Amino acid sequence: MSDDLNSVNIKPRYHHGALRQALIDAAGEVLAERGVDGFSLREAARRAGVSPAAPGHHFGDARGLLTAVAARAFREFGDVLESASAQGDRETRINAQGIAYVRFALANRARFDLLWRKSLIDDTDPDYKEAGNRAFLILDRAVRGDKAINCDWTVDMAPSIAAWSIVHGFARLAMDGVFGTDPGAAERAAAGMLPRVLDHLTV
Amino acid sequence: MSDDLNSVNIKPRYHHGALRQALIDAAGEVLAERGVDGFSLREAARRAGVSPAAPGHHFGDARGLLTAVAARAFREFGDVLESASAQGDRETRINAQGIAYVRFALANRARFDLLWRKSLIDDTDPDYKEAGNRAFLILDRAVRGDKAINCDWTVDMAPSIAAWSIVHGFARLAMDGVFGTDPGAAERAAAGMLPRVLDHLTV
DNA sequence: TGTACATCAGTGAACGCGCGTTCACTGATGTAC
DNA sequence: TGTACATCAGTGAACGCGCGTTCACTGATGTAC
Repeated sequence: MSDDLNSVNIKPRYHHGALRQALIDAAGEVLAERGVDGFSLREAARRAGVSPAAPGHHFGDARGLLTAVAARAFREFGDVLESASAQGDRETRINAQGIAYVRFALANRARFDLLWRKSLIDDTDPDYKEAGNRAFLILDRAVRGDKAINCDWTVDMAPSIAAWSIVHGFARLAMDGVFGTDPGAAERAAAGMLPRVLDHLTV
Repeated sequence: MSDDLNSVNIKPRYHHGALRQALIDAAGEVLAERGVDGFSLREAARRAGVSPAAPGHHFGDARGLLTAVAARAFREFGDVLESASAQGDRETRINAQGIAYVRFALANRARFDLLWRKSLIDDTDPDYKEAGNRAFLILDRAVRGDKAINCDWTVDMAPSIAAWSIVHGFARLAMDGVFGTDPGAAERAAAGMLPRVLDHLTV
């Protein structure tokens, strides 16, 4: 009876309706469970309940799907950084943003990893580029205030690059199991050590 | 004639004699050319002039070979860090070591990448662990002097972790093309920006 | 010094795997008249 | 309002690929007597 209802409700339609987004979500799941190296286009299609050829219509090929996943992850990442630095004085905002940076990386390991795997994505994609630039601009603005305008990588940016490097490096080391490989070790290290580590950064 | 000489000199012997090391070298070449994601055991065997089954006798499986490659890379890395901080006062040594860290990463991208790809190697391998611990101990000693004894990840280590994070983060960002993807962009960014970035670290 | 034999270090063919992509196709949708 | 038809968004079988590993095997080495 509830079976009947369900089978009516979830009856597969030939046209999915929102397959593009469903595939991006499914790919995110696969990444979360299997890591970037374990990702497969077929598995993402399977989870979206669709044939292995279907993703091709929306993304061209596997790289296209992963690029879309990375672009979306960068947008979410930017949002997180932005709201972390919404209030407080400069130092407070920088620290809060650094902590948010590491937390996002640890809570979204595979997708965070994917952001930097340029061999797997199309890093000329406008969406991906725009989302990435925005995330860095948010970081740059927290550090340099209104001097932050675009990414021309001059020495003026040194304070921002320093802040970025230290949180990015800490995040990677934690993700990669340097502070322990048991579940939660990375999070504990971040909670216990990260604030002390950030004390050594002066921007 | 020189052909004859060569064919005598390089006549393949049934027993290679130093296949273990030859495979580690060949694997390093494959990594350098194709990146970690493009590595293949068969290709490494091909380059060592040996059948695809041969590596199994020395390393068990592909993971075993990659673990040996990583252990050796960590040893070389430790050597580089050690000799970079051989002389000068504390600040000089820390800076020199940081620069050496980034240079090694950029000059050995794929092998450096492999060091942290725990899904591809056996991170319980004693050789790998020992080489990795040694490298960090060298870094820790440059920062904390004789207080550096082992890796128990207490808050006392915060200065070393901060230094490690900032150079590791900068190296990764540069490797991953953040400062440009044209050949040499990463090296230029490191040369131009890294010293300024390290100015913002106080340990 | 010679010989028998165990052990070591390789061969190369074969297996099975899951993958990304292609292909001819079809069901559903939307639009022009 | 109804109908013809182009276009869109899927199917699912098939292809070819290179991979890591297994397998029975063999050539070379070294050791005991």
